[in-house]
Amino acid sequence: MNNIEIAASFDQLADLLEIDGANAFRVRAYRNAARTIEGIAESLAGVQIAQLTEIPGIGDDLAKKIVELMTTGQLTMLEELKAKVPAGVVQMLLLPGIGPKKVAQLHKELGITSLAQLKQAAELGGVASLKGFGKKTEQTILEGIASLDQQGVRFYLADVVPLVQQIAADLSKVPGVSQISPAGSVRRLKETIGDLDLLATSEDANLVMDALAAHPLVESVIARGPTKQRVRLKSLSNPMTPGAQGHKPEMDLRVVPEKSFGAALQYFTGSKEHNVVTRRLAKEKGLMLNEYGLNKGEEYYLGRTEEEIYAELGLVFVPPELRENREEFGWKTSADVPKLITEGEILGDLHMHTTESDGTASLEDMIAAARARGLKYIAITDHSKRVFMANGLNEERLLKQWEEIRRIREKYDDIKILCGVECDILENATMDLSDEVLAQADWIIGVIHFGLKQAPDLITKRLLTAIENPYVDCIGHMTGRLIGKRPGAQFDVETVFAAAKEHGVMLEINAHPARLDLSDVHAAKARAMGIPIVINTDSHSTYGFEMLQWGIAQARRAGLSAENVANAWEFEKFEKSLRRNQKK
DNA sequence: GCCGTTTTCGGCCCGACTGTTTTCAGTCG
Repeated sequence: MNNIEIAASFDQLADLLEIDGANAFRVRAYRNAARTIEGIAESLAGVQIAQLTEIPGIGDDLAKKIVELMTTGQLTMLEELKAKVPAGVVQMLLLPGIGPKKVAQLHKELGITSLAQLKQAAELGGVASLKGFGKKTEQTILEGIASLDQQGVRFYLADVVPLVQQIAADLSKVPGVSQISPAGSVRRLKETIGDLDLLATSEDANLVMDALAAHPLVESVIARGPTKQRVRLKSLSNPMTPGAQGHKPEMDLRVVPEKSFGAALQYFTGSKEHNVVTRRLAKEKGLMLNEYGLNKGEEYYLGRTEEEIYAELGLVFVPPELRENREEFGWKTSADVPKLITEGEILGDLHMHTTESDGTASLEDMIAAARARGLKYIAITDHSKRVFMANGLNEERLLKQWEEIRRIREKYDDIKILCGVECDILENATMDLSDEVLAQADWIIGVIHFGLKQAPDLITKRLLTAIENPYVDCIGHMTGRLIGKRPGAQFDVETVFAAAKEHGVMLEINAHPARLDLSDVHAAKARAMGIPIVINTDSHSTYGFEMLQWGIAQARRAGLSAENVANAWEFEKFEKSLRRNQKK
């Protein structure tokens, strides 16, 4: 059982306990532990109880439960609760506006054990008669069930950022609006986004809310109070997020007075886990932090900017991307804060395709686009032969392509062009191209496209084969975490990363929004181990370089700075750092 | 269930909005 599965078990346990009426803080302990375990890159398999309790939020009890899960693959307490609370009851938690208390009530008083039964009861009007329920709640339930297949969509960051930016730009022109900013997970640059947050300061909240309600991207208003409005946007016209076609993102707009902008921005940016700590720290200092400011007693004290709040709490300013209650509260001075990589620092792109395999632009066009983008070096990395559907190159075609690259690159003195290949690591743990050919390249990315479902020890073995091959410079497509139920290959991260470190092999963050291959947690681990990362666009067209921003977002969330990112280095330094050149 | 230069017990972040209510519980973020 891996860490993600442990976290899922604890989340499941928390759901069940909640419906069972357990102490809310006990439930929170399980949820906190789940978040913590998710964020740990090292496998907890085989870790002793004494070490587990060193993890914040894990005490004796949870440590024992982790060991039980690791050794037996299940948890007695979880099985007992599952027997007590039917799965259909837990599903009711997915209904908006229906929480554990109401679910428990429906289960106990009406004996409902499935969504189907609930639908039937609501249609017959049996739900409205319960105490605390009414006609409106019944309607909410029916609407919730009707749209349940629309629930749970998390959009790629790349799908929603343009929407938020457009709406923010338009609302900034509304009279009385002085400041406006995206908040929430969009501002933290999370790879997937549940719903959107927008914060504004204005003399007249009603004007801003009216403008949002009338915005062309907005379909309907879900709720509206004096300071807060929730709207449903129109569905995305052409989403990259799989399964998002027809789904409608929701957006919260919050309007606060100007003196509260920093406090509100801090609060609505989150994460929730980060905020719980900032509020606790405020309390320890005899202050109270809410979205209106840092208060002394009942009195507003400050809150115009985030900076003054962090300073007053005795904290260094934490970049939004790193507000996850991981390490940020341990930073003492600004020197402890990673100087996060920016798009402008990227000098090279080491993964792109041409019409020779499945790209849509020629070699010359890709070079022109890279130069226009200001890149100082690039690698042409078409597919190897095994990827036949992408017209992958065999040895003969590849050598011919490199010959052409060597001829063409003489023309340019403002950009270095490397002869590369995205070489598949086959199911039988051999490379798709012969060593003789690989030896002639300037840059090789080893990737797995086939047999992703092999057992973890086999995937590990394949990755090690590539890492131990003297000509492979980088491993790409590594810990793919595609949205939905399509996990990437499973392998022993500890072993593979250690081997990459030992052999001087780099790891790739693929900037394509649909396959941010190195998760932020794993990229952070690579950083801690001193393994260089490259952030590549995997461009298949001359427009592909625009995707770099999403790779940068991922890298920032992993706390990477230019020194961790090999393609942010000057070409000479980058070239010298390749292990194929270190031996010379 | 976790945690401790206030503590091994008694805390655990805080507020908006809704619907069902006559003062608030539940849900959500």
